[in-house]
Amino acid sequence: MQSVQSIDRAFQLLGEVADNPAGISELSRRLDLPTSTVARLLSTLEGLGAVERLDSGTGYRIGPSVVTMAASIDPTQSLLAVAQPHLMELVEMVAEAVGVSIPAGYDVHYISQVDCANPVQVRDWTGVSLPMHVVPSGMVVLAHWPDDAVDRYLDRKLDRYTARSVIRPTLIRERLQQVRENGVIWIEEEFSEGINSVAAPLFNAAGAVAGALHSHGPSYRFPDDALRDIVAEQVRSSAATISIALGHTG
Amino acid sequence: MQSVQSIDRAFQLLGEVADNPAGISELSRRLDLPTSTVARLLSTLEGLGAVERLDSGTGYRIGPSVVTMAASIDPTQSLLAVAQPHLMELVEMVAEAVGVSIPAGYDVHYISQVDCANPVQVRDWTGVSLPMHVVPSGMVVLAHWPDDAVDRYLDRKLDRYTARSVIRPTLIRERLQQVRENGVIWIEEEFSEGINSVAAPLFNAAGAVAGALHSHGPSYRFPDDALRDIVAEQVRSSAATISIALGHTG
DNA sequence: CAGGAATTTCCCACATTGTGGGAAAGAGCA
DNA sequence: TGCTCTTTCCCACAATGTGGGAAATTCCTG
Repeated sequence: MQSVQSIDRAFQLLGEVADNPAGISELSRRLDLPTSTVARLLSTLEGLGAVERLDSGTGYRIGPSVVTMAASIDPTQSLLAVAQPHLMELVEMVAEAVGVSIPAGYDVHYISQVDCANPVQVRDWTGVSLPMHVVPSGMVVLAHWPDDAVDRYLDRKLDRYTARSVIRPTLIRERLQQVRENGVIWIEEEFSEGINSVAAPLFNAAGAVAGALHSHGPSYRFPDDALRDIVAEQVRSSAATISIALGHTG
Repeated sequence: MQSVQSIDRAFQLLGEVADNPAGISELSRRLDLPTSTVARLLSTLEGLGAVERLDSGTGYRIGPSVVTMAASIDPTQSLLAVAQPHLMELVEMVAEAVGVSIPAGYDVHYISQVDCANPVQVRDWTGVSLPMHVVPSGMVVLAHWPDDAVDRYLDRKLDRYTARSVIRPTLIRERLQQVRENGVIWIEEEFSEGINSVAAPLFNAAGAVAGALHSHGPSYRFPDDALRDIVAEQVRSSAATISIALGHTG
């Protein structure tokens, strides 16, 4: 499969520039290409709006046309639509309410919930936002943020919601590491007495966290000790399926 | 300024594909290029992850690498940082609390507020989410959504918050039209008795609404009749300045 | 403010590279 | 099965992109 050299190089450039903005000669060094070639490619890309000059005058960064094209995949709009059928399926399997949330600033925002058949169940949290460190959906989002963003998050006063809330930065960091390893996290009565929940991250096509999938129920029956790992695995694998449907390839 | 033909064409293709996904021969017709050329370009772009095949097998859409590159401009992360100094400035000018919000599902989520000097003032709404149709920040976001997204929003039960809340879809649509014309909107005691507020939209580099800038105060003193239009204009122009700082060029 | 280094822009001869016509292979449909 | 539409493959040709180098510009630094 032949591929077009100039386009290949143009995207190498875009990749570099996205990583960190730089000028012609630095890029030519990084990619080991003649400066004249880099200059020509960049000027073409600039004409197309794929890169633009930094305000400081020297150096290029990713331009608006790339952002526009990326927006055609509109992740937040499609997230709900994509997830819906999987929620229905998951709620059958775990027999507790399941829902989806998205990051919004330093909170997660619950955008959808599918209830289970049981008359005793957790209220519908749709529309509510909660700090990331007290809910599993937030923790899985936080776990996939860049380090400096996590630093900023933890470098604020963290609210305690119940006696069991974990608010010590070091402890939270340890848990985030576990989340990264396990792909799912249980949180028990740390946000509200009487509620336990489990969540797994949803990834978009770019490989970033687009939100979280969770299931929660009254703590007296959820999770059933025998089913604890099974439920976690079901949530994790549903989340993975939704991620793939969102274009996630990792 | 010479520009590289193949790259030029590659981006024409990306533009078309972003607009609406299609296969080789349709794209070759749209752009009036030989199919073999289009095939070669697309296969190069596919190898780079800039486009990917639709699940249906035939046709291409924008791929993950474009989204990744676009993410390097991370609008939501930078929004707060960019807006902060302008908030400080605006709060001096209007002498009431000002804040920033971002869309989150069908709500707007307040992510920042700067208070004014006056001891009597509106509480800090940071961290709260509210339905778009009862707050001006929400209305300006809604006003710049695609039509079908607005349809979906209005095609649900819309909550009333005060006697003055507008919840009739037709009336809301009219107001949205006004927002598009004026660039700002006042909302008076429709979310909470005693609070009036005004908001203007914030646009990102892609030209999409990234959030909203608002100012709100107690209704007995805000807005001062004589200053009503001036305040609106200050909010509007601050929002425009922030948008430009975010890379908005429109 | 001059002198020097680094960076960007411009030019041009060369042949590598992309081009596009056309044919072959594959899909979809009645 | 035969027809049409789409995708893939092949190849001769030269148009197009390439990169060396030099001029122009910007950026430091003494």
